[in-house]
Amino acid sequence: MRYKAGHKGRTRARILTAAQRALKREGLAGASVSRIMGEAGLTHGGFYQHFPTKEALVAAAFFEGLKSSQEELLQGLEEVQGRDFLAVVVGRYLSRTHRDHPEAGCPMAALLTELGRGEGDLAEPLCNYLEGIAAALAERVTPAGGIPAEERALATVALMVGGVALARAAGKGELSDRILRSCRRMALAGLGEEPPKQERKP
Amino acid sequence: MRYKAGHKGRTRARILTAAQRALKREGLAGASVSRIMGEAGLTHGGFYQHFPTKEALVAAAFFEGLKSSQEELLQGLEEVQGRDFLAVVVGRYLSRTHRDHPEAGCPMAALLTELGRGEGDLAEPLCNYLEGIAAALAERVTPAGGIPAEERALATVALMVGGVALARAAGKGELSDRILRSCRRMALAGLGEEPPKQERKP
DNA sequence: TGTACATCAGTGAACGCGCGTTCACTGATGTAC
DNA sequence: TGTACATCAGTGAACGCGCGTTCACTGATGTAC
Repeated sequence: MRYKAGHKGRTRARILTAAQRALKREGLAGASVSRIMGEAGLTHGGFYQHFPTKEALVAAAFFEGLKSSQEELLQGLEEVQGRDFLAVVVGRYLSRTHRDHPEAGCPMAALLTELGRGEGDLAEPLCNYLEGIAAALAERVTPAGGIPAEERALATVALMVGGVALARAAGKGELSDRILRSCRRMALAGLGEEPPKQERKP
Repeated sequence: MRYKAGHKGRTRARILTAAQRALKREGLAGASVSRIMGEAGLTHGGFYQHFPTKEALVAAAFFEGLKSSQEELLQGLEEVQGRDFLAVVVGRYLSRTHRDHPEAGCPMAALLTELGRGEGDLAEPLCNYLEGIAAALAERVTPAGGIPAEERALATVALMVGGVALARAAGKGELSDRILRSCRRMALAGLGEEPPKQERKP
């Protein structure tokens, strides 16, 4: 081994980090290899020493992004359950901060409709991820409104993702704020008590 | 006037129709002027006699698509109110048919995250449209779960759009079906009675 | 410790391609006489 | 009715550009002696 151990691995990680931000900001097709490499402080030519194709980078960045977004979302909530748990999750996800910084947020909210086009093989691992997060939500939130906890969890994910994406499409004005607030309320409806007064940052 | 009256206008309409389908199928960036013109039975060169830029076509197609999607969604429901009304709307929108045919469906569900990137000036007219549809829903559905009707309507739109987009991203498998069903249930939760047993086609 | 060498992460010019857009043209049409 | 003409919707070659990808290279690094 000639270079310092881990040198190449750290460069790869730097590319992956830059890719996550660029892809969420500009879209799967919109973010070019050149620009991603530039943001990682490199030139485009070296890219192919780390990833075989752009598609491979997209897949890697997408799932790394899902994982870290979930960790951030659930951070510090290990002991919290029920309505309190959901209120914090929903408050973090459906926040102005999340809406205004797609490059730092959830890859689903940033890329949903591009994923639906089915380029790459992103559907199957996305399903695994969704099953996982739905189960995690379901076991911490009691059923309400006659809906089984699993179903409620799945619909809550759709509501959160759709809410943030719709709020972004509507700009940053008053309507956009109202979309976020309405979705927060609906996610908590049927769980008793009033919704929290303040947004929490994600 | 040399050609038959309306000839050019009808060609323009044909381009617009082809554009709506192609844009929803392949995305705002993914659908090229050449391919759209090809689907309209023309060659690419003639495009600029009908639209000044691709961006202008995108804007025109998007709003035409919003309008006709809304008409289709509400068709035949003039006399229906309350839970029955919402059950049909939600059953049409969150259906397998809609999920499996994005090119014929709602432009928001097909293009949401690309719209959020804010290319073109699509945000302001989208807001007008959203205010309109939210008001239309709100005046036909009574408040429930302690949420004002206007807020509930806005959240329901986010849930429907997010549900279809998420179901598409998840493929056409069992999970995808469950996402649609869960969102239908959540949209109707708190409105009394059981959800309808059958999907209705949009 | 000092020098010659082998390695290989990263560089940047070059490739073929499809994009949005332009423009000289063509040929079907309706009009004038 | 028949012919010559003007119009203009639509054609297709061409443009400059940025894309993903390839490849000969460079120069900083660690190793051998």
